[in-house]
Amino acid sequence: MEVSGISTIKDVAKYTGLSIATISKYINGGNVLEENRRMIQEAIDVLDYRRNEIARGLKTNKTMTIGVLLPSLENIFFTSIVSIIEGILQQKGYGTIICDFKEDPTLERKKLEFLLNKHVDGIIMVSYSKEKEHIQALLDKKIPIILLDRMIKGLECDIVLADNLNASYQAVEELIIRKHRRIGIICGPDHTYTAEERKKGYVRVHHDYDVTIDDKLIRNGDYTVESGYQALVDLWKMEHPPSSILVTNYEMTIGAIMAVNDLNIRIPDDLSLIGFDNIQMAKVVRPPLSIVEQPMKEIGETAAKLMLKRLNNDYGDFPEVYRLKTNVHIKESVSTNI
Amino acid sequence: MEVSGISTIKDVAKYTGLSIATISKYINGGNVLEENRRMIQEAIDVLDYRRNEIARGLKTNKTMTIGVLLPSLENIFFTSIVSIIEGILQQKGYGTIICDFKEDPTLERKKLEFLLNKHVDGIIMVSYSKEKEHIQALLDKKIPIILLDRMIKGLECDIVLADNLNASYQAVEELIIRKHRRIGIICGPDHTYTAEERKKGYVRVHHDYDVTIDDKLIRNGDYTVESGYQALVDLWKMEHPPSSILVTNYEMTIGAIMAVNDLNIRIPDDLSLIGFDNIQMAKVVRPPLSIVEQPMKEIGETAAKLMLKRLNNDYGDFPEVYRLKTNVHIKESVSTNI
DNA sequence: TTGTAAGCGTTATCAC
DNA sequence: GTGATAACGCTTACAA
Repeated sequence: MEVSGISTIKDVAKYTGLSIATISKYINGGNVLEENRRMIQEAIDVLDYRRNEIARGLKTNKTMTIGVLLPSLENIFFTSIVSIIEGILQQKGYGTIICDFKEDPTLERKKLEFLLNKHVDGIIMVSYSKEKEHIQALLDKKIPIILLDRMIKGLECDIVLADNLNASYQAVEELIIRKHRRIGIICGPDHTYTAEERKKGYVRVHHDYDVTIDDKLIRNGDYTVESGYQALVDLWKMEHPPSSILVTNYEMTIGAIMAVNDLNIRIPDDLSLIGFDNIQMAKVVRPPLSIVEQPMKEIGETAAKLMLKRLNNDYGDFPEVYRLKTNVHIKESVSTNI
Repeated sequence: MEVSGISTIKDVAKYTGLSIATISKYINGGNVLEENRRMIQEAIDVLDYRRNEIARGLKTNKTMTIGVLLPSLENIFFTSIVSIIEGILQQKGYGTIICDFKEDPTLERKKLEFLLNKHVDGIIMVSYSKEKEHIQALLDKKIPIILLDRMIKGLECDIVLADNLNASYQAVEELIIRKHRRIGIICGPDHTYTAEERKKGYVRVHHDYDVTIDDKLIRNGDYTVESGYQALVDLWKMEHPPSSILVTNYEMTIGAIMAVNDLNIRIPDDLSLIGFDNIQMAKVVRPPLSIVEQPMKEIGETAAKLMLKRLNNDYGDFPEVYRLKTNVHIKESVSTNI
């Protein structure tokens, strides 16, 4: 017997001669006579019946889907996190609906709206928006939201992110330990959470080691390849260029390396360099690049598990803030300053 | 008036004093008295009503979601494609449920099953499986499937992929034109569609230019970084090493570059090198790496539009096969052989 | 253990 | 133009 189309409980009921309720009970693990058990299972196999989660959701008021809203799907930092999240949620029966807002706050709003219309059971998101109202509105509606990667001031919300401040603190510390005293930093745009945190770390470690800061060594990029390139050129062309530079995201790191190549700067003889985020790339450039590595896997795991907890209606410790530790890998691109 | 929870048509009906049917009609663009129009819209705004797509799907037998099943979310080639697909589908109201099978054929089956249980309206997938039965089963059920990146022999299915054969043909052609006669190639695993196609291109262009092939110059990796590294080392340690090498995917390209660095091979003086897929990385290594670039954007666009067409029940020209052209970017990593 | 029937939020078909 | 009402596939009391 072959099937056309998709079969329902009704079909299984017809096939077995039992009632819909009995089939439903069997499916949900209830007690059914051994004989009926066999018949039902046979019917299910033959008809290739699969429970319609949609109809089920109508009853249970769940869609068994989680929305994941990201600035970009072309950024390995985010997609690695999604990969982990998807795997964990899937094991619990949740589908992951992905939305990429192309780093455009307007699109962010639109896609958030879209996810709501899809009635996702929860949302995990990286927000670029400075406002908090739209997110607060969701919290008020008791829709579980988990923020990733950046904080929004004054918003009481679960959040999972890297310890950005100590990430740059430790990276710069490695440079200071190696006798560097003029340390450049290529920051992200002002008023951006991660950028501000990373700058704070730079400042704090200077204070802790009692090293004077030359403000001219602090450059703002905008997290793009081009801005990283330009910032490195600017730093290099200074009257007193730095002996080492920390670049604070992946794209700008790429730009900085391109500039280093174009300017024929010898790493680490002329300049020590520490980049951000992409371990794989760090291995292929020469000499091997020192890198600040964010704990993508841990971020994803933590976020997924926290989401599961909230879905389970466990709001203990709300809001929870996980600030996960980064790793600094010092490679040959950093030398001791003479 | 503030809302708690989520409101339904019923709530809007109560608020306005009209019937559910009328509200539904308004929502779906039917004719309603101007006065009622206003009232209803007001109610919708106040109550923040949004149509429950789940309930709607129960009626229309659509979930307005598309499953995207991929080998990996840590591969920029795939995620760039997803980014495009998601954008296009979203504009038409479709959510994109993503599944990453971690390059594990068992997981592939499981997650495909998962997507079916979620009753997605269509599936776009990159399959690693050699069997075709499970996909054929879906086609029989009239669930739109679009295959990406690789063909499955003997399966009548819509498919969108890069012209892998001519990709390697053209890359090797560039080397032959530059007087290279011993050209190494680091292939993917045998019996893998893309790998076989890329090898065919290598062979064909040799024939077309009447260049003898030394089988020892053809190495099989398994598309991992490590295998790329090892294959390059092996090629280099040959009695008569090649004067140029084509590496046929991104991961192996990374491995090859690492080997080049470790062996202190001068590019392009000692060896000309062409890699695959990641344009951004090609810019940061030194000298700039020549690259075969696959048309990710076009692949995503084509797949999404074809899916939309099938969802629209337009099965004209089924099955359609799009074999999209790649680009070879020759940079300083390739020199003319002396 | 099994079956009946109500209800989840929509849409669609009828009367009115 | 509007409003009952049945139906979509499922879960879940409750009755048998």
